[in-house]
Amino acid sequence: MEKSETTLDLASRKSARQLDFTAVRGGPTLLKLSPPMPHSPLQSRLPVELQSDFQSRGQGPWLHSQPWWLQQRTSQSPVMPHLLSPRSQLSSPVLRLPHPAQKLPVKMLQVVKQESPRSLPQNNAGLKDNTPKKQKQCNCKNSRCLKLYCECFASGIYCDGCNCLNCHNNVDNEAARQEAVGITLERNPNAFRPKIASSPQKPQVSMEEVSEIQVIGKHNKGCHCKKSGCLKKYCECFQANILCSENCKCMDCKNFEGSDERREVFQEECSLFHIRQATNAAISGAVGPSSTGTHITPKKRKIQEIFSGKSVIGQTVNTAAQYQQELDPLASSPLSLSASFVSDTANTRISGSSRSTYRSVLADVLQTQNVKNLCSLLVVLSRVAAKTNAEMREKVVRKIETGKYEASIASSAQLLQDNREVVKPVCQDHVIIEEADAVDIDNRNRPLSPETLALMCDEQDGMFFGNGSANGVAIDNTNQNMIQKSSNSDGCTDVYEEQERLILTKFRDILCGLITLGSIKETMYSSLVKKDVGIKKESADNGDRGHC
DNA sequence: GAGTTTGAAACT
DNA sequence: CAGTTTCAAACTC
Repeated sequence: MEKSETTLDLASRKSARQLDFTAVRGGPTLLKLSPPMPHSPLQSRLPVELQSDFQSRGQGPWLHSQPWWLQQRTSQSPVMPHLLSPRSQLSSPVLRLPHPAQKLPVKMLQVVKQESPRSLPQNNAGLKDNTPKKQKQCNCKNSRCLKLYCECFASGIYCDGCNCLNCHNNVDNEAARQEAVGITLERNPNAFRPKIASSPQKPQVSMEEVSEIQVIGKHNKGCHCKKSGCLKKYCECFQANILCSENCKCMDCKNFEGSDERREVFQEECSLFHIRQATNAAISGAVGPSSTGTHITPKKRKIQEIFSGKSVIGQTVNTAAQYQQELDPLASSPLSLSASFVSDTANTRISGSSRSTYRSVLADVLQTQNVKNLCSLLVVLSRVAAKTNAEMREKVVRKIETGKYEASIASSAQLLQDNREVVKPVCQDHVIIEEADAVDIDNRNRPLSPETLALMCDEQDGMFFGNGSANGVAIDNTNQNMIQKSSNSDGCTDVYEEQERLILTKFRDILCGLITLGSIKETMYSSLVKKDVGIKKESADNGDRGHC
């Protein structure tokens, strides 16, 4: 029989425990772990109704900017009933809340289980704000997910979609799980409480203030690291992005204010983060979402180190914020081209435990107008393509009729080539749509591909053009006619294919150009930063302990 | 993906 | 409470 099973069996023989998640040393009123915080980063990320919950209850959040063990969760990760409501607690055969007055704030508990960095790559599909993120998935094998080894259990949530074996942290094993909770609490009443005692943080944090966030908070128990220097994620303090404190009993600690090693680690993270962001943005725009989700694995890290020159100074971004930003769908969605590349304000978002600002290397290259123009260009291009390809098709038909089919292939290629000369690159200042528009477009009654129609529908929605007729592209009833005709068309798939090929080819070319521009800028930036690093190191050696 | 290292949790 | 073992995440190859 397993040892853990023995434990549980023994426990089961005990009388029903009084489960009291609040029954810590300070007594039952310690739901408030910390003084009320007027506005925490987490709060700012909550839906409005939850933010008001924060305020109306006047309770300091016990969920702070900390790793997975802070019991954040999503709607996809069910919270254990006893954590959710006294009612369910009372229904438990084993565990009961000691006092009805200790009603837990249900909404407060229904927050996202914050992923450990390792889990983040799986979360790129997560959407911003109210859209649930994928929860951390544990890989427990021997603990049955009923011990604190298990991240899910420690977070107070059921396993959901985890890779664990013999999992008992689920509804089906509620009794066993409740017992385990009781045993765990008996051993350590604070077992399910946050490990990090947080301090009030400023609601608005500028880049200059980010480094301060890293030192806010203290590990309640402290770490006991021996070999990691507290600069790896083995260290709970480091993972929580806080400095080691007097609570820690670590050896050879390098996670303290003013530590050169620590600064280097963060500088490296800064560098990698910015480069990865830029690369992701470019790639996601060029090849679509399939290439997103690029969490830095060690191998990738090596590649990026080579690429980056390994050090970038200028802005300190705490790792939690970095990872959180990686999740940001805007940075990886191809539809977010304008938002992620163009607007500086759009790039400043509350993320993770703090705010950080990412400025794309293309920020000065691409303007909003460029993106609008690109969209217009693609629409116009589709029209041109529809026209020329229809002509091509007619020619093919004719030549087939005259037995000269083979000659038409070359002709088709030439036509295609001609099409490609029609437009200019989008990045040459503002794309001259007029030129493309000047092409005699008498093909408005020709059917368009569904993709093209979708593009034009977007235009009509005013998504890009506001009034619908900006930039010289008139959106009129003609499009409606086209849509109608298209739906009634007899399926000119070859025309569609050629249209799409043309458009996608052009789009690819444009994106390649952008990537090139970004790379150039990044290279320039890196070389500048290298110089800066040298200067900063010199000043650091002279006693300047400033952060990047 | 397998193997190793690490440190928290669990146990004695 | 200190020492040891177990465990799963972090990390390396």
